[in-house]
Amino acid sequence: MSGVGDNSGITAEQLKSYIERVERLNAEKEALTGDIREVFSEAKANGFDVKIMRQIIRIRKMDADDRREQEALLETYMAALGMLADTPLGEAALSRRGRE
Amino acid sequence: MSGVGDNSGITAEQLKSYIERVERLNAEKEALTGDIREVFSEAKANGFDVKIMRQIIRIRKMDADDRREQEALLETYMAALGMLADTPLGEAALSRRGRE
Amino acid sequence: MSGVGDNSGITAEQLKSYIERVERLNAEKEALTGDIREVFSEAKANGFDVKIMRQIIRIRKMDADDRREQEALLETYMAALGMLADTPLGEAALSRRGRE
Amino acid sequence: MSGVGDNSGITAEQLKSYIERVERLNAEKEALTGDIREVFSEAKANGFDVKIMRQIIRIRKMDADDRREQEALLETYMAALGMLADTPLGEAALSRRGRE
DNA sequence: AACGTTGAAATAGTTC
DNA sequence: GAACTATTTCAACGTT
Repeated sequence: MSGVGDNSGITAEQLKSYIERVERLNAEKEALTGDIREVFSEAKANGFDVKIMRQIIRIRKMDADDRREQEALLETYMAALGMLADTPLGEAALSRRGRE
Repeated sequence: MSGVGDNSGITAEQLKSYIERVERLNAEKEALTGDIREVFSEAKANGFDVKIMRQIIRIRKMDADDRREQEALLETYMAALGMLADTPLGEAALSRRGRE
Repeated sequence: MSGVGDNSGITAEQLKSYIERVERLNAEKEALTGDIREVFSEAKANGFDVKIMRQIIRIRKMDADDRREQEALLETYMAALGMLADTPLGEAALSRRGRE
Repeated sequence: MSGVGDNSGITAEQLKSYIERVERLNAEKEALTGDIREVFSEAKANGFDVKIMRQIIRIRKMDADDRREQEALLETYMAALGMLADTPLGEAALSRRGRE
Protein backbone atom coordinates (compact mmCIF):
# COMPACT_ATOMS: atom_id res chain seq x y z
CA MET A 1 0.00 0.00 0.00
CA SER A 2 1.27 3.44 -0.84
CA GLY A 3 1.33 6.07 1.83
CA VAL A 4 -2.09 5.61 3.35
CA GLY A 5 -2.19 2.96 6.01
CA ASP A 6 -5.10 1.86 8.15
CA ASN A 7 -3.64 3.29 11.30
CA SER A 8 -1.79 6.35 10.07
CA GLY A 9 -3.93 9.21 11.30
CA ILE A 10 -1.05 11.51 10.48
CA THR A 11 -1.14 10.51 6.85
CA ALA A 12 -4.89 10.96 6.71
CA GLU A 13 -4.43 14.43 8.14
CA GLN A 14 -1.85 15.14 5.50
CA LEU A 15 -4.13 13.99 2.72
CA LYS A 16 -6.99 16.04 4.11
CA SER A 17 -4.75 19.04 4.24
CA TYR A 18 -3.60 18.67 0.64
CA ILE A 19 -7.12 18.19 -0.61
CA GLU A 20 -8.39 21.19 1.26
CA ARG A 21 -5.56 23.38 0.08
CA VAL A 22 -6.37 22.50 -3.51
CA GLU A 23 -10.04 23.10 -2.90
CA ARG A 24 -9.35 26.51 -1.45
CA LEU A 25 -7.17 27.43 -4.40
CA ASN A 26 -9.84 26.21 -6.78
CA ALA A 27 -12.41 28.32 -5.01
CA GLU A 28 -10.19 31.36 -5.46
CA LYS A 29 -9.83 30.56 -9.12
CA GLU A 30 -13.57 30.41 -9.50
CA ALA A 31 -13.96 33.71 -7.73
CA LEU A 32 -11.54 35.24 -10.23
CA THR A 33 -13.48 33.72 -13.09
CA GLY A 34 -16.51 35.48 -11.70
CA ASP A 35 -14.63 38.75 -11.40
CA ILE A 36 -13.56 38.52 -15.01
CA ARG A 37 -17.11 37.86 -16.06
CA GLU A 38 -18.15 40.99 -14.20
CA VAL A 39 -15.54 43.14 -15.87
CA PHE A 40 -16.65 41.94 -19.28
CA SER A 41 -20.25 42.50 -18.45
CA GLU A 42 -19.53 46.03 -17.24
CA ALA A 43 -17.53 46.71 -20.39
CA LYS A 44 -20.37 45.40 -22.49
CA ALA A 45 -22.81 47.66 -20.68
CA ASN A 46 -20.57 50.55 -21.69
CA GLY A 47 -20.75 49.61 -25.34
CA PHE A 48 -17.63 47.53 -25.84
CA ASP A 49 -17.60 44.36 -27.84
CA VAL A 50 -16.64 41.56 -25.50
CA LYS A 51 -15.65 39.20 -28.25
CA ILE A 52 -13.20 41.69 -29.65
CA MET A 53 -11.87 42.38 -26.17
CA ARG A 54 -11.17 38.71 -25.76
CA GLN A 55 -9.34 38.73 -29.06
CA ILE A 56 -7.24 41.63 -27.95
CA ILE A 57 -6.36 39.91 -24.72
CA ARG A 58 -5.45 36.75 -26.55
CA ILE A 59 -3.28 38.68 -28.94
CA ARG A 60 -1.51 40.60 -26.19
CA LYS A 61 -0.73 37.29 -24.59
CA MET A 62 1.28 36.13 -27.56
CA ASP A 63 4.85 37.31 -27.69
CA ALA A 64 5.61 40.50 -29.54
CA ASP A 65 6.76 39.12 -32.86
CA ASP A 66 3.95 36.68 -33.28
CA ARG A 67 1.59 39.39 -32.17
CA ARG A 68 2.64 41.83 -34.88
CA GLU A 69 2.35 39.27 -37.59
CA GLN A 70 -1.07 38.29 -36.38
CA GLU A 71 -2.23 41.91 -36.08
CA ALA A 72 -1.17 42.72 -39.59
CA LEU A 73 -2.96 39.69 -40.89
CA LEU A 74 -6.05 40.46 -38.86
CA GLU A 75 -6.16 44.03 -40.14
CA THR A 76 -5.71 42.91 -43.68
CA TYR A 77 -8.55 40.49 -43.43
CA MET A 78 -10.81 42.77 -41.46
CA ALA A 79 -10.20 45.52 -43.97
CA ALA A 80 -11.05 43.09 -46.74
CA LEU A 81 -14.28 42.32 -44.96
CA GLY A 82 -15.12 45.98 -44.44
CA MET A 83 -15.38 45.33 -40.77
CA LEU A 84 -13.09 48.05 -39.61
CA ALA A 85 -14.98 51.24 -40.37
CA ASP A 86 -17.39 51.25 -37.50
CA THR A 87 -15.31 50.50 -34.46
CA PRO A 88 -12.95 52.84 -32.63
CA LEU A 89 -10.06 50.41 -32.96
CA GLY A 90 -10.92 50.02 -36.57
CA GLU A 91 -10.75 53.69 -37.33
CA ALA A 92 -7.34 53.91 -35.81
CA ALA A 93 -6.17 50.93 -37.77
CA LEU A 94 -7.64 52.25 -40.97
CA SER A 95 -6.01 55.66 -40.66
CA ARG A 96 -2.76 53.94 -39.84
CA ARG A 97 -3.08 51.84 -42.95
CA GLY A 98 -3.66 54.99 -44.95
CA ARG A 99 -0.42 56.56 -43.78
CA GLU A 100 1.79 53.56 -44.30
CA MET B 1 -16.49 59.66 -38.62
CA SER B 2 -18.86 57.03 -37.39
CA GLY B 3 -20.32 57.34 -33.95
CA VAL B 4 -17.13 58.13 -32.08
CA GLY B 5 -16.56 61.77 -31.35
CA ASP B 6 -13.87 63.84 -29.64
CA ASN B 7 -14.10 61.71 -26.56
CA SER B 8 -12.69 58.64 -28.23
CA GLY B 9 -9.57 59.13 -26.15
CA ILE B 10 -11.68 58.62 -23.07
CA THR B 11 -13.17 55.53 -24.58
CA ALA B 12 -9.75 54.20 -25.41
CA GLU B 13 -8.70 54.79 -21.82
CA GLN B 14 -11.75 52.94 -20.61
CA LEU B 15 -11.07 50.02 -22.90
CA LYS B 16 -7.44 49.90 -21.82
CA SER B 17 -8.55 49.85 -18.23
CA TYR B 18 -10.98 46.97 -18.78
CA ILE B 19 -8.41 44.98 -20.70
CA GLU B 20 -5.79 45.47 -18.04
CA ARG B 21 -8.15 44.52 -15.27
CA VAL B 22 -8.93 41.29 -17.04
CA GLU B 23 -5.28 40.64 -17.69
CA ARG B 24 -4.47 41.14 -14.03
CA LEU B 25 -7.20 38.74 -13.02
CA ASN B 26 -5.99 36.21 -15.55
CA ALA B 27 -2.49 36.48 -14.17
CA GLU B 28 -3.83 35.76 -10.70
CA LYS B 29 -5.67 32.74 -12.04
CA GLU B 30 -2.51 31.42 -13.60
CA ALA B 31 -0.64 31.92 -10.38
CA LEU B 32 -3.27 29.86 -8.59
CA THR B 33 -3.00 27.15 -11.21
CA GLY B 34 0.70 27.08 -10.45
CA ASP B 35 0.03 26.87 -6.72
CA ILE B 36 -2.27 23.93 -7.26
CA ARG B 37 0.32 22.20 -9.35
CA GLU B 38 2.79 22.68 -6.51
CA VAL B 39 0.45 21.22 -3.93
CA PHE B 40 -0.08 18.15 -6.08
CA SER B 41 3.58 17.77 -6.70
CA GLU B 42 4.31 18.02 -2.98
CA ALA B 43 1.62 15.46 -2.27
CA LYS B 44 3.10 13.18 -4.90
CA ALA B 45 6.53 13.54 -3.33
CA ASN B 46 4.93 12.34 -0.09
CA GLY B 47 3.60 9.24 -1.74
CA PHE B 48 0.03 10.21 -2.59
CA ASP B 49 -1.59 9.33 -5.89
CA VAL B 50 -2.38 12.57 -7.67
CA LYS B 51 -4.87 11.09 -10.08
CA ILE B 52 -6.93 9.69 -7.23
CA MET B 53 -6.72 12.96 -5.35
CA ARG B 54 -8.16 14.68 -8.39
CA GLN B 55 -10.98 12.16 -8.44
CA ILE B 56 -11.78 12.88 -4.84
CA ILE B 57 -11.80 16.60 -5.43
CA ARG B 58 -14.08 16.17 -8.39
CA ILE B 59 -16.47 14.07 -6.33
CA ARG B 60 -16.48 16.48 -3.43
CA LYS B 61 -17.10 19.34 -5.81
CA MET B 62 -20.38 18.05 -7.02
CA ASP B 63 -22.85 18.99 -4.39
CA ALA B 64 -24.70 16.12 -2.80
CA ASP B 65 -27.75 16.33 -5.03
CA ASP B 66 -25.83 16.45 -8.23
CA ARG B 67 -23.65 13.61 -7.06
CA ARG B 68 -26.54 11.33 -6.30
CA GLU B 69 -28.18 12.16 -9.58
CA GLN B 70 -24.96 11.30 -11.37
CA GLU B 71 -24.51 8.09 -9.41
CA ALA B 72 -28.08 7.09 -10.13
CA LEU B 73 -27.59 7.78 -13.82
CA LEU B 74 -24.35 5.86 -13.91
CA GLU B 75 -25.91 2.93 -12.12
CA THR B 76 -28.90 2.95 -14.41
CA TYR B 77 -26.66 2.84 -17.44
CA MET B 78 -24.49 0.14 -15.98
CA ALA B 79 -27.48 -1.90 -14.93
CA ALA B 80 -28.76 -1.62 -18.48
CA LEU B 81 -25.47 -3.08 -19.58
CA GLY B 82 -25.51 -5.81 -16.95
CA MET B 83 -22.26 -4.48 -15.64
CA LEU B 84 -23.18 -4.24 -12.02
CA ALA B 85 -23.40 -7.87 -11.06
CA ASP B 86 -19.73 -8.72 -10.96
CA THR B 87 -18.13 -6.00 -8.90
CA PRO B 88 -18.33 -5.37 -5.17
CA LEU B 89 -19.63 -1.85 -5.66
CA GLY B 90 -22.09 -3.26 -8.12
CA GLU B 91 -23.46 -5.84 -5.74
CA ALA B 92 -24.17 -3.17 -3.18
CA ALA B 93 -25.79 -0.96 -5.78
CA LEU B 94 -27.88 -3.78 -7.14
CA SER B 95 -29.27 -4.77 -3.77
CA ARG B 96 -30.03 -1.13 -3.13
CA ARG B 97 -31.84 -0.86 -6.45
CA GLY B 98 -33.91 -3.86 -5.47
CA ARG B 99 -35.07 -2.23 -2.28
CA GLU B 100 -35.95 1.17 -3.69
CA MET C 1 31.34 10.22 -50.01
CA SER C 2 30.78 9.89 -46.28
CA GLY C 3 29.47 6.63 -44.93
CA VAL C 4 26.71 6.33 -47.45
CA GLY C 5 27.50 4.12 -50.34
CA ASP C 6 25.94 3.46 -53.71
CA ASN C 7 22.88 2.05 -52.09
CA SER C 8 21.83 5.30 -50.44
CA GLY C 9 19.02 5.54 -52.96
CA ILE C 10 17.71 2.29 -51.67
CA THR C 11 17.94 3.51 -48.13
CA ALA C 12 16.08 6.69 -48.98
CA GLU C 13 13.38 4.60 -50.60
CA GLN C 14 13.16 2.48 -47.51
CA LEU C 15 12.86 5.49 -45.25
CA LYS C 16 10.19 7.00 -47.45
CA SER C 17 8.31 3.76 -47.31
CA TYR C 18 8.43 3.57 -43.53
CA ILE C 19 7.32 7.17 -43.17
CA GLU C 20 4.44 6.71 -45.54
CA ARG C 21 3.31 3.53 -43.85
CA VAL C 22 3.18 5.34 -40.53
CA GLU C 23 1.35 8.26 -42.09
CA ARG C 24 -1.23 5.95 -43.58
CA LEU C 25 -1.75 4.25 -40.23
CA ASN C 26 -2.06 7.63 -38.54
CA ALA C 27 -4.65 8.68 -41.06
CA GLU C 28 -6.65 5.56 -40.29
CA LYS C 29 -6.40 6.34 -36.61
CA GLU C 30 -7.75 9.80 -37.21
CA ALA C 31 -10.60 8.41 -39.24
CA LEU C 32 -11.49 6.15 -36.32
CA THR C 33 -11.35 9.10 -33.95
CA GLY C 34 -13.87 10.77 -36.21
CA ASP C 35 -16.06 7.67 -36.22
CA ILE C 36 -16.04 7.60 -32.45
CA ARG C 37 -17.01 11.22 -32.32
CA GLU C 38 -19.92 10.43 -34.60
CA VAL C 39 -21.11 7.56 -32.45
CA PHE C 40 -21.07 9.78 -29.38
CA SER C 41 -22.85 12.52 -31.18
CA GLU C 42 -25.51 10.11 -32.40
CA ALA C 43 -25.91 8.73 -28.89
CA LYS C 44 -26.24 12.24 -27.56
CA ALA C 45 -28.89 13.03 -30.14
CA ASN C 46 -30.78 10.02 -28.78
CA GLY C 47 -30.70 11.40 -25.27
CA PHE C 48 -27.70 9.64 -23.77
CA ASP C 49 -25.18 11.41 -21.58
CA VAL C 50 -21.84 11.32 -23.35
CA LYS C 51 -19.77 12.08 -20.29
CA ILE C 52 -21.28 9.14 -18.44
CA MET C 53 -20.78 6.91 -21.43
CA ARG C 54 -17.11 7.83 -21.39
CA GLN C 55 -16.96 6.92 -17.72
CA ILE C 56 -18.46 3.55 -18.42
CA ILE C 57 -16.04 2.87 -21.20
CA ARG C 58 -13.14 3.89 -19.02
CA ILE C 59 -14.31 1.56 -16.27
CA ARG C 60 -14.85 -1.34 -18.63
CA LYS C 61 -11.41 -0.77 -20.08
CA MET C 62 -9.54 -1.30 -16.87
CA ASP C 63 -9.24 -4.99 -16.40
CA ALA C 64 -10.81 -6.38 -13.29
CA ASP C 65 -7.66 -6.38 -11.19
CA ASP C 66 -6.67 -2.84 -11.96
CA ARG C 67 -10.19 -1.71 -11.35
CA ARG C 68 -10.38 -3.26 -7.93
CA GLU C 69 -7.01 -1.91 -6.99
CA GLN C 70 -8.12 1.54 -8.02
CA GLU C 71 -11.41 1.22 -6.19
CA ALA C 72 -9.61 0.04 -3.09
CA LEU C 73 -7.20 2.95 -3.23
CA LEU C 74 -9.98 5.44 -3.77
CA GLU C 75 -11.91 3.99 -0.85
CA THR C 76 -8.89 4.09 1.38
CA TYR C 77 -8.33 7.74 0.65
CA MET C 78 -11.96 8.60 1.07
CA ALA C 79 -12.14 6.68 4.32
CA ALA C 80 -9.12 8.65 5.50
CA LEU C 81 -11.12 11.78 4.76
CA GLY C 82 -14.25 10.45 6.43
CA MET C 83 -16.06 10.90 3.16
CA LEU C 84 -17.59 7.49 2.94
CA ALA C 85 -20.12 7.62 5.71
CA ASP C 86 -22.73 9.77 4.04
CA THR C 87 -23.27 8.26 0.63
CA PRO C 88 -25.01 5.04 -0.34
CA LEU C 89 -21.97 3.75 -2.17
CA GLY C 90 -19.91 4.73 0.82
CA GLU C 91 -22.01 2.80 3.30
CA ALA C 92 -21.62 -0.33 1.27
CA ALA C 93 -17.91 0.20 0.96
CA LEU C 94 -17.50 0.87 4.65
CA SER C 95 -19.30 -2.27 5.73
CA ARG C 96 -17.21 -4.17 3.24
CA ARG C 97 -14.04 -2.69 4.70
CA GLY C 98 -15.13 -3.81 8.14
CA ARG C 99 -15.46 -7.39 7.01
CA GLU C 100 -12.16 -7.61 5.19
CA MET D 1 -35.38 10.40 -16.19
CA SER D 2 -33.48 10.90 -19.35
CA GLY D 3 -33.52 8.22 -21.95
CA VAL D 4 -32.95 5.13 -19.83
CA GLY D 5 -36.03 3.90 -18.08
CA ASP D 6 -36.47 0.88 -15.86
CA ASN D 7 -38.49 -0.99 -18.40
CA SER D 8 -36.99 0.17 -21.67
CA GLY D 9 -35.07 -2.83 -22.84
CA ILE D 10 -34.87 -1.18 -26.22
CA THR D 11 -33.03 1.78 -24.81
CA ALA D 12 -30.69 -0.46 -22.91
CA GLU D 13 -29.98 -2.31 -26.13
CA GLN D 14 -29.28 0.98 -27.81
CA LEU D 15 -26.87 2.07 -25.10
CA LYS D 16 -25.11 -1.28 -25.20
CA SER D 17 -24.79 -0.95 -28.92
CA TYR D 18 -23.28 2.54 -28.73
CA ILE D 19 -20.84 1.52 -26.04
CA GLU D 20 -19.75 -1.54 -27.93
CA ARG D 21 -19.35 0.36 -31.16
CA VAL D 22 -17.06 2.81 -29.43
CA GLU D 23 -15.15 0.01 -27.78
CA ARG D 24 -14.67 -1.72 -31.10
CA LEU D 25 -13.42 1.47 -32.69
CA ASN D 26 -11.09 2.03 -29.76
CA ALA D 27 -9.76 -1.47 -30.16
CA GLU D 28 -9.07 -0.78 -33.82
CA LYS D 29 -7.27 2.38 -32.85
CA GLU D 30 -5.11 0.49 -30.43
CA ALA D 31 -4.35 -2.12 -33.06
CA LEU D 32 -3.17 0.68 -35.35
CA THR D 33 -1.04 2.08 -32.56
CA GLY D 34 0.53 -1.35 -32.33
CA ASP D 35 1.08 -1.46 -36.07
CA ILE D 36 2.80 1.88 -35.95
CA ARG D 37 5.02 0.71 -33.15
CA GLU D 38 5.96 -2.29 -35.28
CA VAL D 39 6.85 -0.17 -38.26
CA PHE D 40 9.08 1.98 -36.11
CA SER D 41 10.68 -1.01 -34.55
CA GLU D 42 11.35 -2.56 -37.95
CA ALA D 43 12.79 0.72 -39.16
CA LYS D 44 14.99 0.88 -36.09
CA ALA D 45 16.22 -2.65 -36.73
CA ASN D 46 17.24 -1.45 -40.19
CA GLY D 47 19.29 1.34 -38.73
CA PHE D 48 16.91 4.29 -38.89
CA ASP D 49 16.54 6.75 -36.05
CA VAL D 50 13.00 6.53 -34.74
CA LYS D 51 13.07 9.88 -33.03
CA ILE D 52 14.06 11.63 -36.23
CA MET D 53 11.39 9.74 -38.14
CA ARG D 54 8.81 10.99 -35.66
CA GLN D 55 10.07 14.50 -36.17
CA ILE D 56 9.75 14.21 -39.90
CA ILE D 57 6.24 12.91 -39.60
CA ARG D 58 5.31 15.70 -37.21
CA ILE D 59 6.66 18.31 -39.57
CA ARG D 60 4.93 16.83 -42.58
CA LYS D 61 1.70 16.77 -40.60
CA MET D 62 2.03 20.37 -39.57
CA ASP D 63 2.69 21.40 -43.12
CA ALA D 64 -0.36 19.53 -44.28
CA ASP D 65 -2.52 21.04 -41.54
CA ASP D 66 -1.22 24.54 -42.18
CA ARG D 67 -1.89 24.15 -45.85
CA ARG D 68 -5.45 23.05 -45.16
CA GLU D 69 -5.98 25.87 -42.69
CA GLN D 70 -4.59 28.38 -45.12
CA GLU D 71 -6.84 27.11 -47.87
CA ALA D 72 -9.87 27.28 -45.61
CA LEU D 73 -9.03 30.82 -44.59
CA LEU D 74 -8.56 31.88 -48.15
CA GLU D 75 -11.88 30.40 -49.12
CA THR D 76 -13.58 32.14 -46.25
CA TYR D 77 -12.35 35.53 -47.24
CA MET D 78 -12.89 35.00 -50.91
CA ALA D 79 -16.42 33.93 -50.15
CA ALA D 80 -16.85 37.04 -48.03
CA LEU D 81 -15.67 39.10 -50.93
CA GLY D 82 -18.09 37.40 -53.29
CA MET D 83 -15.25 36.27 -55.46
CA LEU D 84 -16.05 32.62 -55.50
CA ALA D 85 -19.40 32.36 -57.13
CA ASP D 86 -18.36 32.65 -60.73
CA THR D 87 -15.55 30.17 -61.09
CA PRO D 88 -15.74 26.37 -61.25
CA LEU D 89 -13.30 25.96 -58.37
CA GLY D 90 -15.31 28.47 -56.42
CA GLU D 91 -18.55 26.65 -56.92
CA ALA D 92 -17.02 23.47 -55.65
CA ALA D 93 -15.59 25.21 -52.63
CA LEU D 94 -18.85 26.95 -51.87
CA SER D 95 -20.92 23.79 -51.97
CA ARG D 96 -18.35 22.10 -49.80
CA ARG D 97 -18.64 24.90 -47.24
CA GLY D 98 -22.37 24.41 -47.17
CA ARG D 99 -22.05 20.81 -46.13
CA GLU D 100 -19.46 21.27 -43.40
C1' DA E 1 -31.43 26.05 -22.43
C1' DA E 2 -29.22 22.91 -25.88
C1' DC E 3 -25.58 23.07 -29.38
C1' DG E 4 -21.27 23.41 -31.32
C1' DT E 5 -16.89 25.83 -30.74
C1' DT E 6 -12.86 26.99 -28.59
C1' DG E 7 -9.28 27.17 -25.02
C1' DA E 8 -7.43 25.12 -20.84
C1' DA E 9 -6.34 21.07 -18.15
C1' DA E 10 -5.43 16.16 -17.54
C1' DT E 11 -3.91 11.85 -19.20
C1' DA E 12 -1.12 8.94 -21.94
C1' DG E 13 2.91 8.13 -24.39
C1' DT E 14 7.76 8.93 -25.53
C1' DT E 15 12.52 10.10 -24.63
C1' DC E 16 16.51 10.42 -21.93
C1' DG F 1 11.63 7.52 -13.28
C1' DA F 2 11.46 12.30 -14.42
C1' DA F 3 10.64 15.66 -18.14
C1' DC F 4 8.73 16.62 -22.28
C1' DT F 5 5.30 16.12 -25.95
C1' DA F 6 0.98 14.61 -28.01
C1' DT F 7 -3.61 13.36 -27.45
C1' DT F 8 -7.90 13.32 -25.08
C1' DT F 9 -11.10 15.28 -21.99
C1' DC F 10 -13.34 18.90 -19.77
C1' DA F 11 -15.18 23.50 -18.93
C1' DA F 12 -16.48 28.07 -20.54
C1' DC F 13 -18.50 30.92 -24.03
C1' DG F 14 -21.32 32.57 -27.63
C1' DT F 15 -25.13 31.20 -30.53
C1' DT F 16 -29.56 29.68 -31.90
